[in-house]
Amino acid sequence: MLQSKFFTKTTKTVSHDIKAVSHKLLYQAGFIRESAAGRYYFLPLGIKARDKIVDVIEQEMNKAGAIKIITPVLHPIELWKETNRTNSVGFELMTVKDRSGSEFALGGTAEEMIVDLVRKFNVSYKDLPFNIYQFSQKFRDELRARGGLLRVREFLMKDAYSFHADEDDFKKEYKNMRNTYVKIFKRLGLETVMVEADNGYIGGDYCHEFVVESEVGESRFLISEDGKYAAHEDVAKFKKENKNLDEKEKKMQEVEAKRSNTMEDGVKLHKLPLWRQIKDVMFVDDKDRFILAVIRGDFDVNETKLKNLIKANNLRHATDKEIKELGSESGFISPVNMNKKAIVVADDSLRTIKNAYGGANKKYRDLLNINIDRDYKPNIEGDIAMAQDGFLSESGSKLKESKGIEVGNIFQLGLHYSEKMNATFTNKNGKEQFYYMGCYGIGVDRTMAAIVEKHYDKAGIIWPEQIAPFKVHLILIESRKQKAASSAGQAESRKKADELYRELQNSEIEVLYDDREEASAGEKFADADLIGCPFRVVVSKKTLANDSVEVKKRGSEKCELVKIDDIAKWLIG
RNA sequence: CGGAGUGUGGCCUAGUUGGCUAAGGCGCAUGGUUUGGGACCAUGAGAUCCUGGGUUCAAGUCCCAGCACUCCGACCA
Repeated sequence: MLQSKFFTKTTKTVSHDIKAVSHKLLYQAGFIRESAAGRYYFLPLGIKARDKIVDVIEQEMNKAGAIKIITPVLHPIELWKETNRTNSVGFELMTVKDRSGSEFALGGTAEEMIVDLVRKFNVSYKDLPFNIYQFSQKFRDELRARGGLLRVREFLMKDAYSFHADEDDFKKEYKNMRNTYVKIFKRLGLETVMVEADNGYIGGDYCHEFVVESEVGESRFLISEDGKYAAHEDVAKFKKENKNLDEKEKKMQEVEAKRSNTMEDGVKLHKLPLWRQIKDVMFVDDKDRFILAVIRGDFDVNETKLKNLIKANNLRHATDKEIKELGSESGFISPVNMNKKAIVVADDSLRTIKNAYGGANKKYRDLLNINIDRDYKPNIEGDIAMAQDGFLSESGSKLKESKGIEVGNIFQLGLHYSEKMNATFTNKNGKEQFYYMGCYGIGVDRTMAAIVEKHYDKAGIIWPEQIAPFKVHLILIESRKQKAASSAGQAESRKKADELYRELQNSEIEVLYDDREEASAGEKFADADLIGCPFRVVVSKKTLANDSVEVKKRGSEKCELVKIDDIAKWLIG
């Protein structure tokens, strides 16, 4: 490709608003340009790099036995109604109507479409299993786009869906996809951590995220020092050690408690440890039920765990007014005698302490020596605690909190969709049976951003060779004055560079040729560093004096002279 | 959706207590000097100062409303 033919340019200045390195560099080097918030143009270089990523993913998916298809972007809204996701989906569904009034959702994920496709065929157990995938533009009406390609409202996604007769067979594919993902990201120059995560609106029982550790990432996860456990903070489990179970249960008593609403003030007032206090948080779910979450004072409530435990789609904090109407008092809530007014959900950490203290459902009144079962009975009990840095994993290894970019995930869907959409195959006994399913996604645009976040220096991007838009950035340096001279010398430079450009192309080497007449040498070098192709090849009077070109690998300081006749071979080798 | 902020040629910015023809750099065009790290000189084009309303003799500047964007949070992958 000739650089003189690009209508796009690199830019020196970047707005202060652009914070993420990948955003800054992809913008500056002319890979992407924003249209509206979270919607990007991919420019000549950008689409080239993205296509490379797509190629790698496609190759590995094919090797893994998956089959590529494509679905329409507009999904009949009826399909989303079948699974009730018009209500439950986390991202706001964007819908459009055609002139006859038919309503469609702009696809944000495609489980319904794929299941609908599969059930159009009369599939028998003999056809199973299979895994179908696609690359398609996804639309998610995110509340807030950010960080360039890190979080967008429109993006290319590889999504795969597998169909199985039973769980055992599915598990094989889950493992297969997991290994495939490791290979894919490795080829893309990314080291990933696989963490347990919440299925969210996708449904199913479990899933794993592939995360690239990075400060700009939005996925918070915990990883144990022994490396055996990694989980998103939404689902991370940890060890809740027994505190004072050997204590005798004392008589509960109500005392005056002139204190503010904070936990710290409770500690100060009663001169008792934080872990002995009961933390009470009142929520309202999407069915307008009051949910009282109670937990040991040194832990925080994990709303995702809570939501999953009580099977709610949504939670919000109750207002002070609502708490009053329940006969309690914000800051002084207690699970004692609350069962009739709210669903009391207790974290199992409350089984690790005795003689706890906390509010008395009255202002400035506290209860001492509260004991579970004796003084209050939870309606639901389970793990609703948020893991934190420094806590111990269940096997006793220290947990470290980290942040990362979620580039892909794999989901167990089980019978979730096949049951809701009545999608069945005929089993060996000739009976209809629901599919056991999984799905597997990779955000291509975000992956591209993650690669840049991991591969850059002061001067610009350093693309891994697999996904560089071009392998070679060929640069011609010439003097106009000498070029004008009819004798040998600089005119020769352009001729030689043109020839070399053709030769490299004929050798199937992808080359970006900076043939611009007006750009200075410095400008060309700066652009080459910024764009970040793996090899920079310079043709100038100086190099031609030795019948050579100068080669420099991006990211290294060393330059090397290579005979111009040998350079094509050199680059292939 | 809550909080904060921003909106000025293609890009990055300046613009004072409201005051003359809206300033600079980058980029672009033309000519010239240059050519191994974003070089220099000259000339030139390019602005509904986000939109609408208001206050005022006078608004880029103050007020109101809207829109867009950014950041924090919430939400979400």
